[in-house]
Amino acid sequence: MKDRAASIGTKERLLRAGEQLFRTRGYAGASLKQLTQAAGAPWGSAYHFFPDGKEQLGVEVVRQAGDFYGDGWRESFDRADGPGDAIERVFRAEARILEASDYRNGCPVASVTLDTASTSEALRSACASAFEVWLRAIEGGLRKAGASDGEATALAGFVLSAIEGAIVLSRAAKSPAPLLQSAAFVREVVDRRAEDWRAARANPVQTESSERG
Amino acid sequence: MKDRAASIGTKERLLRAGEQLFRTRGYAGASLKQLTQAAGAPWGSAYHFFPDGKEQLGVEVVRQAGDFYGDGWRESFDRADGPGDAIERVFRAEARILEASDYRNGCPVASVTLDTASTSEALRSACASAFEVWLRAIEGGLRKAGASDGEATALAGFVLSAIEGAIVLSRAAKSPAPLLQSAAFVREVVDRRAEDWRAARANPVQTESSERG
DNA sequence: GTCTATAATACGATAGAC
DNA sequence: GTCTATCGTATTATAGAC
Repeated sequence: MKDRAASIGTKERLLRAGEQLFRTRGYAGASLKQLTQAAGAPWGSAYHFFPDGKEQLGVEVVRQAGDFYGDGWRESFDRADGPGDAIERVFRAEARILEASDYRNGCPVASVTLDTASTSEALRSACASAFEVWLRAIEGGLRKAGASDGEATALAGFVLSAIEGAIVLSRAAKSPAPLLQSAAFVREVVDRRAEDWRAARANPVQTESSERG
Repeated sequence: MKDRAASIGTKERLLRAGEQLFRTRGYAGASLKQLTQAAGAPWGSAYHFFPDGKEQLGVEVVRQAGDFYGDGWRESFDRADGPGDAIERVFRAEARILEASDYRNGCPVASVTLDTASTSEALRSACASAFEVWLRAIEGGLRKAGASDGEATALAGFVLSAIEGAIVLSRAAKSPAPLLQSAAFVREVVDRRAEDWRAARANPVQTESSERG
């Protein structure tokens, strides 16, 4: 992971504070005043760096979060021992993040989606793009493990859905259980297929060998 | 399903309008003014029926949604042809709800969770209870199909996580794909176990027969 | 007991001082 | 070019008319 805590410019601090506040209070529940205060920035700097106001800041926060956590997914696939392990590691990392923050730090993109998807096309579109970045990162990891394009796309949607929902349940319950429960079943699905992919690679002719019987 | 559209008292209309607005705009993004207008109720009635204000209304909206959709889960298990079918039907029903509302009507409990879990213990607790109602409904359906208590609990957490996350992704993408993709994989996991449960019932001695090999 | 009018405050956005 | 002071509006909440 890149060093995100480096002391950099005011705009970057505003974006970081925005991500943090959107995670904990949602987009609508986070005010620009809280945001500038959290960033240690004067009130006017919000409109200096984001002339179009809160919506523009939200769009950039979501885009940055998309890029950053997309890198996280890719790194997990690079480092892990197979796709099932890579995915389980992300679930477990998220469980640690939640526990360490007393279940405050959820997913900023999910929060912005639920608050704004029906009221701001710019923000909904930004959230869709951020999710797309993550989906493609997961897809890429699955394809490298041998998944076909279509299978990788569908599995990626399932994996991301499971972790996003588990984060919501874990936050409500203040417990890592939903994340850990989901991780096990998701891993089961992925590992099962990864085995089939290996078998198909070893036996390229017998394409039906992966059917359950 | 109970008839939810019956023309009843003002309090019930306020609760319904609250559920609808929380689904589309989140808790923080929905104002009491919008809410009373949507309910066709005068401004003062909000504080007449909910003296403690928006938070109290939110708690009651979440509790009612928990009860109502909990019944929905139970009915799906009662009517469907096995637990996998019951669960897939709920995913598909949710996909239809989203499409019919142009992807506005998400889950009110998830929305309230992400906006308030870190700022209002009363609302976080209400959301946790609503999710618990749904989890126990799913658990009950799975146990009736033969799942052990522990297995039913873990599977229910996985199932609810998957659908909640898929709703978020579907809303952002304005596409039913995440819900339909997740439905297939969740069903695969559940059907697989349901087969084992049937086998275990037919062969009560061979408890290890359910291991994959 | 319902509803209208209003208070007090917080919000997003702007304008102008330095 | 940064930051402070302020505007107009929207919010939650209350108080008082009917």
